[in-house]
Amino acid sequence: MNYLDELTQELFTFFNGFSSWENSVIKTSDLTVAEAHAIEVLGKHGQINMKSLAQYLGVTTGTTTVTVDRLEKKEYATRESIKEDRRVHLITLTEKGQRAFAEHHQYHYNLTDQILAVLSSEENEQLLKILKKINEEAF
Amino acid sequence: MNYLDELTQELFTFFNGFSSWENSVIKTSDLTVAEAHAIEVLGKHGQINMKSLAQYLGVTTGTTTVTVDRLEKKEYATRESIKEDRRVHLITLTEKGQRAFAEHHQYHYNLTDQILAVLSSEENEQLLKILKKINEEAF
DNA sequence: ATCATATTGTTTGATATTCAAACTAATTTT
DNA sequence: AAAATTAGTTTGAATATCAAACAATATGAT
Repeated sequence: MNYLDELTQELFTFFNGFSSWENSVIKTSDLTVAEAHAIEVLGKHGQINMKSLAQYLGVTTGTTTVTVDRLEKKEYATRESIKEDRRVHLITLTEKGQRAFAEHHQYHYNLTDQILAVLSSEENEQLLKILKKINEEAF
Repeated sequence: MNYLDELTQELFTFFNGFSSWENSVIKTSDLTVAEAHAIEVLGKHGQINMKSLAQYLGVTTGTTTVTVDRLEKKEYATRESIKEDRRVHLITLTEKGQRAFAEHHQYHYNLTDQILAVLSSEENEQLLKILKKINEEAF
């Protein structure tokens, strides 16, 4: 097996491991995958409108309408209109939504911890540096 | 921002970048995400039965039945029964299925290339070593 | 050998996800 | 003021998914 092969395999094994870890974390909560992703975006970016939310999630606004409907019903978020432009609805996390975000974030920390635990401190630094590079330049 | 924070953020940015890259690649094909994942597993592991396929995909056998139905209809895969155990159906990629797998695999190589391009050869080696460790021990 | 148990895979009924296209209401451009 | 654009919702359709019930087959215990 050559170098490119090997790295490709490890990259996708890593990605799949991450994926199934995420899904299993979400399954322990009251949220569906779509809802959890929306909460992540809202927690990170604060109040945003439907269109931005759709763009961050990589779906259509129609899809986002449905997702936010559910989040409102479950009391994780609310729509608020603004007087500047009456077409726009800002989505805001409720108290409950913010708690869910914080909790999910804690899971992320836990996974990072788990990863750090198997690496030397030198490797930790290398990993951070490499990820920064890739995130800035490769995608 | 502390170290743990920073690494967590980079890890999830990386994961999300990977995710949306994957989805956009799949969207250019004739396949849905579920179908593409099934083809990936079948291409990697060869002939397997429904239960193994479901386990690799992390879904129930009911879900897998539907996915394989669709793959058969689109002529990417076939079910074959074996005489040793008449309950078991082995799923096999057709010629067309193998071509789809090879094509998808090529995309993976391309992404790896893209990632390698922004790293020094020293960093490449560090990344491979680190990913191997994480994949073996952290998940 | 026979009966109970376990296993493989399918079906069913329900909910969730997603999109494209049509639509409404509001804003901006001409 | 009319036309064009924009934000968001609704609708109709296909896909995804699960849990539970089910059918067919295989295995184990007595």
